[in-house]
Amino acid sequence: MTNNTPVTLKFLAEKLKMSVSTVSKALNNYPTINEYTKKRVQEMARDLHFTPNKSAINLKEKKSRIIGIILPNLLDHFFTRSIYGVEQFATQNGYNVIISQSHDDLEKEIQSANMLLRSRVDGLIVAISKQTQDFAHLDQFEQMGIPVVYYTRNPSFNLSCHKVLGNTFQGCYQATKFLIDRGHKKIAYLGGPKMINFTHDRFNGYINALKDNEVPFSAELVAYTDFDKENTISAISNLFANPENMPTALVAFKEPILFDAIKYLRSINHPNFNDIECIGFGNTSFISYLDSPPVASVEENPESVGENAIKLLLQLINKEIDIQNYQKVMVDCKLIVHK
Amino acid sequence: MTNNTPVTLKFLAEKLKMSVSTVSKALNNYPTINEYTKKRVQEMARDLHFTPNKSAINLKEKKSRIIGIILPNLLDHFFTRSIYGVEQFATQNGYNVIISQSHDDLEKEIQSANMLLRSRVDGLIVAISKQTQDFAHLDQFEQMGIPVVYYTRNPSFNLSCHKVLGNTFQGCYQATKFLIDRGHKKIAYLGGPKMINFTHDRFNGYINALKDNEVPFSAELVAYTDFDKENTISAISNLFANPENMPTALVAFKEPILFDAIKYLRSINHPNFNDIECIGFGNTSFISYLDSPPVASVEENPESVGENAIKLLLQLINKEIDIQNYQKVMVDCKLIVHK
DNA sequence: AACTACATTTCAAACGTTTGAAATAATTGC
DNA sequence: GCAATTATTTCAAACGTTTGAAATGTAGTT
Repeated sequence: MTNNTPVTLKFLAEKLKMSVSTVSKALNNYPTINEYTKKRVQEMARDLHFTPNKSAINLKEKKSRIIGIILPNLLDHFFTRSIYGVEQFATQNGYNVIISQSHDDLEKEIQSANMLLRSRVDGLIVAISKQTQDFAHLDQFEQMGIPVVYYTRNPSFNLSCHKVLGNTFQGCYQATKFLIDRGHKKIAYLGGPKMINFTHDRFNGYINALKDNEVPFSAELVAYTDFDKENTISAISNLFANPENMPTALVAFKEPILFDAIKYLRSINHPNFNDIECIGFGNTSFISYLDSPPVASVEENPESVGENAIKLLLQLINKEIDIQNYQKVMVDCKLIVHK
Repeated sequence: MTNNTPVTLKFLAEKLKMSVSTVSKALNNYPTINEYTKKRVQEMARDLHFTPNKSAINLKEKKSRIIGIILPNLLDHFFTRSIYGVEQFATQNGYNVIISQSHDDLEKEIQSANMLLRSRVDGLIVAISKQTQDFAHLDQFEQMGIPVVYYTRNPSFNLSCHKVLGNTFQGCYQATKFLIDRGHKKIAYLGGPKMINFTHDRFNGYINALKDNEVPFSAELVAYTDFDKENTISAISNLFANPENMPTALVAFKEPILFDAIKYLRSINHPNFNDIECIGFGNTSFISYLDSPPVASVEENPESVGENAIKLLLQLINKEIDIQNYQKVMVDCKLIVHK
């Protein structure tokens, strides 16, 4: 029972023996249209399953009511959870969302950007790929008057863009403070790749918490990893190498590397293993299945990051904020204590 | 430096003092257009950052080159991995993908469907929500000649639709056979919600493996859970209640419930705990962090499921397969042995 | 009967693109 | 030098919608 003549306004108009404009206005509930006419049109539209053609509307209205999102991937729960926040608020405001993954590949990111540009999205939310150094493909949007909000991963050096970020300094400060309050004096810090802009902020949070609480800092207790498992293991074994300066606690950049670290310490039967208390960024649901779970997690509130990004973007789209008046929004982290 | 006159074909035509059609044809590399003219047009288009308006093209061409995907959520790695398969093959063939989450809510699923219909997607891939009983919102697509492929979650009773499914029977058969080959005689089966159409297939895989290998079946060794943690615990404690009929192995419907089961058995210090070998569907990356990991996982190959879905959909779109000639594609699972 | 006032409907252009047909320009053959 | 051919460009309609302006219809007033 496939229908071949598409049900358009024109088609409805012919059926009802009235003009296309009357049909259009009736469906859009114009006050100048007679109530009885409206009823007839709306019934016919319903019965014939009239579905307005979004392309035609976009063309006419010069807007798409679509928000584009570009992010590295959908396997990281941070991103999928952030999408939830975006979607929620976007649909409430009559916008739809197109998600595009860059897979941390610049070429793919450029393709995604061009696709979204051709689709004339009304705004863009983007977490850049690890490779992104040049921003021409993203700058195009602002040049066409389409606002862009960078979230989480952003061009840190560039002040001339809108940003929504997790307050990773505050998160790391809080985590460190928590461990200090539990009596730890030797708190190790396992950082992420130095290229990622968060790495410094988190380290500063750590340092500042130590300082504010008069816990001496030791460079020996700081190491970095690039997320690679072997790299993590060598970093962690350095941290726990000196018996004179043995950490009793650990703050890690992200939970997966923390899990690698815990696993390693356990595998070598580290003598102090059972006394070490750990915290990582993430708050993965799998924590409940671990036998030696972290003592707490820094919850980055991805939904809230997403929500703040879309809220800012909608304000920019609606010109409640000038597109050149660059905003920076920080979303606080929350410490989740597991035991 | 925001540009206010949009760069359209008309704008380029005026700049170049030629007609809109020449510009259009030059950009689309028509053979009737003079080479030098093409060069001039293409250069101008590049310099002025001309970006064709997809809405206008869609309207003219009566197709969008967009594939819609509706799925329950993006937090389940099965779905995000399947998207990867879809996206990969779709972009290779010049299609873009719009993803929409139903959050297992019928109302949201209907909204998503209508949105995608208005966007005139060229095809739809859908994993239905748990609530979906009525399919009017999805049947609309076929009525408009837009092909729909159901994947994974599908209307099991309905033969008149295209389906791509994991071969869950084969997966469960293989898992059970593996345990039998390792010498187990008492293999428990922890099934998922009975409403989900896979539940039966998996159970049949289990039963048939037992039968084919002459291992006696015992109804006491079968229990079901609806994914709820308490429900899982009560199921698992039933399975491991009778000392006369104590399982030495367990096949579970999905890894999260398997993890709940393992955790419970460990927490009660079950005497046989260290001898129990388990297998679940999923192959989560977190397995490597567990202290008592499953002996193997049934990998459902989500990427391949996604790839098969998009391949079928493109064949339907290109009318290589008649839309009424309903297809059913099964994707085999693969047993991943962990130790 | 003529005029005003209002309610309702229709006209017509526009959005940015594509494309077959028609028009024009350039080249060739004689 | 002119018709015939071929190369190149332009015309014009179409896709499905929206919307201000214009047209039409209907009642009410004098």
